[in-house]
Amino acid sequence: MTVGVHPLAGFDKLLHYKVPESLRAQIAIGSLVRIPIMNRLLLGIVAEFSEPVDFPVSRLKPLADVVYPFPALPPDLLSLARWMSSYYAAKHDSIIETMLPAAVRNAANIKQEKLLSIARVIPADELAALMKRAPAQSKLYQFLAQQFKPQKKSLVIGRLGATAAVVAALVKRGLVLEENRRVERIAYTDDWSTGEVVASQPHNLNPGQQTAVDTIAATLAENKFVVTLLHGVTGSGKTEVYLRAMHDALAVGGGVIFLVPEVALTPQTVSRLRGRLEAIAPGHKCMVWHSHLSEGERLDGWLSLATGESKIVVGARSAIFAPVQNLKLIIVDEEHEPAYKQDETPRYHGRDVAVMRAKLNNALCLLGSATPSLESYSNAQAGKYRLIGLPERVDARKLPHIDIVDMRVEIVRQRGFTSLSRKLVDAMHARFEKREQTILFLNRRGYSPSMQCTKCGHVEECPHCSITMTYHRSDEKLRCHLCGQEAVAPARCPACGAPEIRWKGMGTQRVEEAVRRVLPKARLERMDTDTMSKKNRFREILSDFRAGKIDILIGTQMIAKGLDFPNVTLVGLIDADISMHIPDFRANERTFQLLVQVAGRAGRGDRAGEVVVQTFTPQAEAIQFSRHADFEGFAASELKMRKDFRYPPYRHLIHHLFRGPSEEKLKFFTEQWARHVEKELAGRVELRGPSPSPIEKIKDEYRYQVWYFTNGVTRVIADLNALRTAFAWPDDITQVLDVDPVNLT
DNA sequence: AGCACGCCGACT
DNA sequence: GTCGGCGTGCTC
Repeated sequence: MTVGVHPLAGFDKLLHYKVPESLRAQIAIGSLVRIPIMNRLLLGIVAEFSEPVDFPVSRLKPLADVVYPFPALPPDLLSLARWMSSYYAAKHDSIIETMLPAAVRNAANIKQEKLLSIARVIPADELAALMKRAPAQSKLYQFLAQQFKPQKKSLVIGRLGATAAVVAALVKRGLVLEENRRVERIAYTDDWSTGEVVASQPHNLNPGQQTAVDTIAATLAENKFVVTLLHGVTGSGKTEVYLRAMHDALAVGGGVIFLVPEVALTPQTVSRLRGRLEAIAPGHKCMVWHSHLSEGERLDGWLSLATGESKIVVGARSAIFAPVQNLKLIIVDEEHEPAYKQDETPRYHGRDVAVMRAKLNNALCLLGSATPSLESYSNAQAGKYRLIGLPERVDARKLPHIDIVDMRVEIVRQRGFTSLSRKLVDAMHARFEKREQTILFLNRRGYSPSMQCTKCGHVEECPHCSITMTYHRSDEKLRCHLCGQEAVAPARCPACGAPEIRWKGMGTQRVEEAVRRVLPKARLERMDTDTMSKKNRFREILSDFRAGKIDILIGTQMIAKGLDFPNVTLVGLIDADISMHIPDFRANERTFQLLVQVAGRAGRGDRAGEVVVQTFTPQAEAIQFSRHADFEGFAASELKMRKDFRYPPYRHLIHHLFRGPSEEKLKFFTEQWARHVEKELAGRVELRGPSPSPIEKIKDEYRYQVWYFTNGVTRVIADLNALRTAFAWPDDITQVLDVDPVNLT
């Protein structure tokens, strides 16, 4: 019998081995095995029972060992690995290494330690003779003779300055005994159970929850692959829905993976979940999985799942690779969270991998969010995912009132440029009189100066990359930071011809000045990287603000970080659309999450807060907010209506990034993607002309980026020359493409 | 990844 | 003449 094995050695090749008779009973597809490669032993995963095609069977080496008597990678994970390596263009063995926790691999490696003890007591004259002939051996022997119990070989050698040869000679003489012992480990006790004991009686479901629970139960009963997007507003009780779904899956003997963003994985969350789970599905031990576990904990958790002892795992991104058996349900909570993306190779998206793993298992993938990601929402709209809404809040809190102010109108009304709208100024006055507080939020993440027309809102974009051109004052030019395209900065708006084109992005100082003018008596404080140079300033300002010593707080991103100010009833978002013009859609997502958080907090007791959003692109803001905050007036259907999305946030970035200038990477990329591209994208790729600037001018980290956008018009942006060479594409491919990477049609 | 093989420069 | 640089290629 011969098997094909993927060595975990850093190279991507299937090697074949003979299976010794003694190991046949234990071996299966997915087994973790020890294999001889050159003159060392490495780990490998059995991929198939097969014979090599271009290698004589007679020269095959035998497998050294089977590490676990069960498959370390069950068939679904092996298929998933195959899919991931083609989808994410990563090496197969790097994927397998990601899937197998280091703890599991290490445990397999430290399997044994060698112990030394004396074999027999030798008479004094023999010892004297030995001393004369082999002093090193005699020294070692005498050392061992003094010990009460066997000593570690490594320790003995280290202590006496001996070598392995000395030990070998002694063993050969029959004076010393060498034995192997399995290294014992301390069993896994996780401290996640020590948290608070939580109410475990079943909650009463509201009608919305009940409907969701019923729908999901019915879906689970179908026993087929379905992705369901649970779109529940903040506080709508999604967790309870998850719990019922978990109960249903467990009840039929299924396994469950529950993914949460790393930050959400606190002892409180876990113990609360466990408490409820214990009540709802007694007798199931819930494993916790995240990056801060010790090796031992991880190994125990992994073993427990791999052997089928446990059926549930709660964890961060990498828990999607947990060896859960008979997987019936995968829950991805806060599916929009960027934390699901792995920022190192292999770069994968935990949510997408979850969808694929569900597909391979004919399982239900439940994506939950109050603010779904664009890609999931779009998939739901396209009918690929089922959509369940939870529109009611359990606690019936009021959503903030949101005003969107069109700054183009504002500028006309106020006869000139202004940073504060009438609406916002009035609202600030009102708060000040009531001794309530205001936060002015200036969105400057990823800020780079660009040009925007104050008449029509037009922003200059790169004709090749559809990314906002960056304004360089030094030579009065607009440049695309992706491909290097250059253009002279226009004096008039290229879209409407108006001369009122301006540099976007005003600083916090400017806003501060404006506020001082309209509210000279208010106490205000500015918080940004400039003023926060001193260490304690940050805390100082926040505590002053909380104590009511400050009326208006102006700041960037940093003020929105997990802070709760009960007396803040107004939030103003100045230049809310800055983030719309930066190329990274992740940054946009995050920004809008932040804005919604801020907005959600702007209230007091039962009174809804007020949020004023100032923008030059009101339609765009409205759609973003409708998606994120569910406020009236901008139904989700608007998203469907607008086919001509012009702004980066609507670009639905499906694919991942290739970073780094390595030629090897490019080579690999081209090889992997040649097949993929031919199959899926052939003839439907839009590439406009060769890269307009020499490749040297493009920042290294952008060189091999490949971006897929589906906003109705999708394109591949890459190192055009490389792609052209690799795929022999003609110079002027101009076609529309719609990528469906998970193949859910 | 490791590790060998191999083919060119500066030295006991 | 040898030691050693790291480019290339293989590992069943």
